[in-house]
Order: sequence, then C-alpha cells, then structure tokens
Amino acid sequence: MQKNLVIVESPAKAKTLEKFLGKDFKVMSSYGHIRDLKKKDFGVNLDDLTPEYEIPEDKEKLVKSLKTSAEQADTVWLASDEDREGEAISWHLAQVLNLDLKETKRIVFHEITKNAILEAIEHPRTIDINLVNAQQARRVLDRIVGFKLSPVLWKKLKPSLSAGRVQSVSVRLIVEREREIEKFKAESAYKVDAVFTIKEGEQTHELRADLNQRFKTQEEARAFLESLNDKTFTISDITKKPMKKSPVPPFTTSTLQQEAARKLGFTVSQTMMIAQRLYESGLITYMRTDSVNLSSLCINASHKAILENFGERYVKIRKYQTSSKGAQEAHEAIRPTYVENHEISGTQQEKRLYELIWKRTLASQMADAETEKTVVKIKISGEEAEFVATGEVITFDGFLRLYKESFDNEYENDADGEGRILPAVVEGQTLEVEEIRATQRFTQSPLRYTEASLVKKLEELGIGRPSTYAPIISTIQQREYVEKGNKVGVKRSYDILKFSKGKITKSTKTEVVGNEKAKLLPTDIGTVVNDFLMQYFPEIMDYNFTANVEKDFDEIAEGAVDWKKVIRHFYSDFEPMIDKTMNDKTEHKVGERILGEDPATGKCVSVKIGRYGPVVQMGSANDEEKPRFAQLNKGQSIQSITLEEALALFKLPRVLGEFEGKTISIGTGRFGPYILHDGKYTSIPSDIEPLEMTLDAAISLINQKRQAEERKHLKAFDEEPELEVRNGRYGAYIFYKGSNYKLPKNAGDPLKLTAQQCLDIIQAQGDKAAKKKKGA
DNA sequence: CAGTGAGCGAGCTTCCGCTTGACTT
Repeated sequence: MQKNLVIVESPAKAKTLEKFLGKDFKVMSSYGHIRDLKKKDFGVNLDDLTPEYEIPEDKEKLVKSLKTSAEQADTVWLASDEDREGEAISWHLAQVLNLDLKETKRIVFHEITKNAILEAIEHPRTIDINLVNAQQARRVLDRIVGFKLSPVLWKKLKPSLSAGRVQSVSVRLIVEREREIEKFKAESAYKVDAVFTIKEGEQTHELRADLNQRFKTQEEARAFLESLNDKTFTISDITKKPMKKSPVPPFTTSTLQQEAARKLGFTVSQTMMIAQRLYESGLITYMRTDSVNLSSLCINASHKAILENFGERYVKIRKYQTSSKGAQEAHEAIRPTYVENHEISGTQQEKRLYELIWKRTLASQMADAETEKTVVKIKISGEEAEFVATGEVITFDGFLRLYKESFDNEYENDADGEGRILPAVVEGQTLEVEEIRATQRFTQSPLRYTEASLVKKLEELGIGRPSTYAPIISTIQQREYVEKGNKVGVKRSYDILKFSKGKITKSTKTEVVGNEKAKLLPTDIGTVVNDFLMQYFPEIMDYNFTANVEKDFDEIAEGAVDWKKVIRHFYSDFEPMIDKTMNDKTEHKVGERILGEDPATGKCVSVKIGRYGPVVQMGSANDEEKPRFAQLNKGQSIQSITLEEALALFKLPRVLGEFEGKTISIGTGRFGPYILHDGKYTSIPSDIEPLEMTLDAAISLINQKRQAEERKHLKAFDEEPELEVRNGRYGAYIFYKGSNYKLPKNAGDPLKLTAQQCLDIIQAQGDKAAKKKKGA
C-alpha cells in the first residue's frame, strides 16, 4: 500500500503525475468540485449565511473511493489548482475526507515537470482558509443572485426563466448591441483617391495615393475635382521609417476560442472539445487557462526549434504579462507539451487546432518583424489638401513567417499600405494624372457579436472564467434569450465621380451592407427580460458589478474582511429590491405593447411574452368573451410588429378544403405553421407563406411527407406491433415503445433482423422506456 | 418531441465554476 496519496483535479494530470512520482505515491483525481450547495433547496441559511453543502449524487462513488484511499495513506497531499476554486476544492476534500487542516499538506505546481513536482513536494503549505472563504463568498453570492432573481422572472414574466450575475449581463451586451445597430444611421462622405503614372524609359508605373481630406457632399467633391483641371502634382516629400511588429502572447482559453473561430471556423464549444482531446492525449497543456505564461522548459525547447528551423536571427525570448481582469493564472498558457513535435496524428480538426497552437506558441518566442514604411506626399499646386501615398515593405519577416493574428472586422485588418510597394520617385518630380476618383463611403454600423467576440468582451469585463465561456453561450441560447442566426444585408447605392483627361463622369454602383452570418441575436424574451432587469436591478446588470465584487473577494482572500459581512451587506440591499419587485402591482404585463383596436370588433390588440413565448392577444380577460391568442411568426418581434401583421395572425387556423374525404386545415403552433389532415400534422416549409397556401400545394406536401414516412419504416413485425426497424439520419436503428436503440456494429443487414434479435439488442442496452420519465 | 394559453387547484423551474464521461436519431 502506498504511503502517499496525491489528489489533483483532472484525471489526465493524475496520469502524468503518477509517472513522475514513483511507487510511493498514488495519484487520484477529484474531477473538479466534490461538493456544492444543495441542489434542490436554496442552499444558504439566510439568517446566518451558513452554506449548506452536499455531495452530488454522481460524485458519491468517487468520494467513497477517495475516502478509502485517504484512510489507507500515511500522508494526503492536496494538489488542486492554485486559484480560488482550487483552494476550495482542497478544503472540501479535507472536510469530506476528515483530514486535519493543520496536518494536511497542500501543494501546487504550475507546470508538470519532474523538477516542479519535486520542488512542490519539498515545500508544502496548509490550506489558505481566507482564499477558501473568498470562494464561499463567490459561490453564495451567485446562488443568492440567481435563486432570488429567477423566481421574480417566473412570477412577472414566464416560468423557468433564469437570471444570474454572468448570463444576464451577457444578454445585456447582445441586446444593447442590437439597439445600437437599430439606431445607427450611416453617414456618407466622399473619399478621394488618385492614380498617377510615372514614365521610366519604356515602362510606366502607377502610383496610388489618397487625399488627406474628405468631402461631406457630392457638390463639394465635384467642385474639388473641377478645380484640378489646371493643377500640377509634384512630389513634395518622401519619408522612410523603419517599423516593428511584435508577436501576440501565447494562447489562453479566450484567445484560442477567438482565433479558432476566425481561422478555422470552429464554434467555441467545438474548440474546447477538440482541445480537450488534445490535452487528454498529452499533446497540449491544460486548455482552460487565463495565463499567458510559458514554462522555462517550453521556452528553451522553442528557442531550439526556432534556431533549427529558421536560424539565430529569428529567436527572441519573451515573457508575457497577463492583461486580463481577474486572471488567476493557475495554469500555463495553452501550448504544445512538446514544442519539438510539429506534426501530430489525430483527426483533421485535431491536427488543425494543434498546428494553430504550435504556431502561436513558437511565434511568441520569435523576433519582431521589421518593415519599412514609406510615405510620399504629393502637392497640388495652389491647394492646401495633398495626396499621400503609403507603402510598407517587410524587410525582415521575423515571427510573421509563422503566424499572423486575425481580426473580426476586416477593416481593422486593413492596415494602411501594408504590403504595398511604391515605385521609385524623387522629390520635386512632377506626376501625370491617370484618374482621380471621389467615392461615396459610409460610416460602418457596429457589428453584432459572434460567439468568440462575446467571449472576448466578457473577458475584458472580467466576467466569467475560462471554464465557463462555452457554457455561457449555450445557456443564453437554451433559455431562448439569444439565438444564433444570419442577417441578410441590404443593397445600398453609392456614387463615384471620376476625373480623367480633364472630364468628370458620374457613375452609381451598389454594394450589400450588413450581411452577417452566425451572429448572436436577441430574442423577444431576451429583450423583455433584459429591460425588466435593467429597470428593477440596475446594480446587478452593471457591467462593473463583477469587477466590484471581485475587489471584495480579493479583500476576503487577504484576510482583511469577513466574508459573511460582505455578503450580508450585499443582501441587505438586495433583499428589499426583490421584495419590492415581487409585490409591485403594475397594470400591464412586463414588456406588453398595445397595438391598437381590431377594426371589426373594437377589441384591444396587444403583444407580450406569453407562457410559451411571444403572443398577440385580442380582447382582455375582463371581457365577456374569452380573449383570443396567436403566436408570433418567425421573424416577427414584439418590438416591431404592426397592427395589420398582428391581425393577419388571427386568420389562422383556416380550412383549406377536402382531401380523401377529410378536411385540410392550416394552423400555426409551437413548431411553426402546419397542415392538419386526418389527425396528422405536416410542417409547412419556411419559404411558403401559410396564408397563401393552396389546396393543391397542401396535398402535395402531405404526399411528400407520406413518402418520407415510408422510407423511414424499414421493417415491422406482426408478432411485436410496437417494434420497428427504422431508418434515420445515422442509418438504421430500432424503435421500440417510444425509444430508440442503436444497432450494434455486428448486427448485419438491418432488413434481415428478426423480432427476437431486436429484442435481444434492446435487452442488452437496457429498457429505456422505464428510465425515460426522469430524463430530458 | 407536439401543435398549448386568462387564471379555485399540484409541483416544478433557477445560479456559477471546477471536472469528465454517458448519451447520441
């Protein structure tokens, strides 16, 4: 039996650690937290703020085995991460495993190398209870905010909604960005650029230059072009300046998510899943980190790799400092475990993500790129405005040889003159004009958030942690506050005035603006919830709320203040606001909008968030007749729907006609518009307007659906009417009593399966019909 | 998946952050 038990958070880390430590050490993993506030109850005693912890059901087995191992070991080493959550994990372990706080050895390491580990073992400390208390304060605050705020939403808006310190502010960012875009009015100005020609013997070269002035109106631009007729253009100044560019720091979770989105098109959660696999295969360091730090081991290996591949001149050892708010730096930056491995084996996606990490890591240890920027000024005789041509050539590529960061906004990336080489010119030289154009340009509206740019913003605000960026994005979508979608751009025309050979010609061109793909868009529910929270709980919604409470947590961690006092102070302000909002009786429902009267009946027509989402309502509950309801169509919103559009929604359901002796009617429900015939539903595709649906079109849709159904049913069995072999997206599967069962790989031809064989397969996978009630 | 909803009524929902599997129609 081992003398020593070491407990870490991650099983992959445990595996590598065991190799270094030898026979006297057993290494186990806690798989993150082993205890949390009670799941069902409030979990905090609000009289004295005592947290009520429990071990989650799915952790019981693990905790039991940790306990057994701890009892058998002479010494237990708690080696969870060196941050607030890690300290708390160690403390909970000590509590649950009945370890003596004074005896138990707490160790930390920032890199997994033999030296670092042995060093850590040499210098154990005890658990830092102040840091633990900072974590308890964080945990309790989040529980109070989330579990007090959410029920207010259930009462005032709709059941099952949620609010929280992080998610609600994330939604706010998206709602406000949408409003900025709505409010945005593009302004135009005329930008002037010129093409000059330079004759050099037989050859002619072009020199392109921009005017250092813009014109507000077309008239002004035209007047300027007209004035050029008798002007001369002379090179008045040439300056050459050496410039330098430095590489960006190695990856953190947030920057990896951003670059993988921009360069590889991965979603945030895709990136994390692929990175997890690379980590588990020992190919990269831990993927949830806010640190840009590289171990000395990695820096040395990078040095060597750069030297071998590119030569001495490309090497530059750099140490990076984190600039992000609230970073806790328990891990290294995300980097290859062995920088010397350029190629790995794995899936295509794994290879691409690894390559990205490898390049970024190495580039971070490479020399600056050197460029020479040339600025040529061209004087217009008798004019104050002048043309400026800029060119930039790379004189030494440095880190750019390997890696260049991408940007969300293409305009940001368009650094002026980059890569442009200017022809040889001399001061005083006179230039011939080929053409000069004044082009109408518009100011650009703000861009909607992508998953990755939202993560970037959250990190800037110090909201959320590396382990939560991906879950935040799925939470706000699951709650239907936000949806990922495309915005179709609109065509816009712009004018160009061209001055050439003494004449001005005008042309008009069109461009598409505001086309956006896979952007985060606020829903009606998201908008209404946001406005409601902004009105009643502005402190929680403040972008600095997290940053402010983090300061309190820091003081707790330093031992300067008592954590319960901090929470008590917060709660004494927060509780009355909850009570007040709960008891506040307003005439209208939150977010309701009155559209007007129905011309036919004079009844009031309004829109609001109903129990199942946005609805339009005709009449009020006080009327003798019950009010009518209709769900909003996709693309319609509470904020923008008009009275006419709302009235049109009441035209459904309607009867279209008869088919096979049964009526066909059209309606709209939870999953959009549908055709109902003979008790069966057929969805209407989104490109067909349900109000314009004809009987023939409906019949053909019904027939299409019937054919699809037929293809789906591969085989049925007389002796087992509830058993079927079906054809699905992933091939054949078994359907039995409402549940699906995968076919084993050796099942052979699905059409030859017998009922008994199917039942055996079901038996082997366990009867899901029984379990199903609990699930989803 | 399932095509609902103005009110007597049961019981439920919900937070953030630390970790992986188990689950895939």
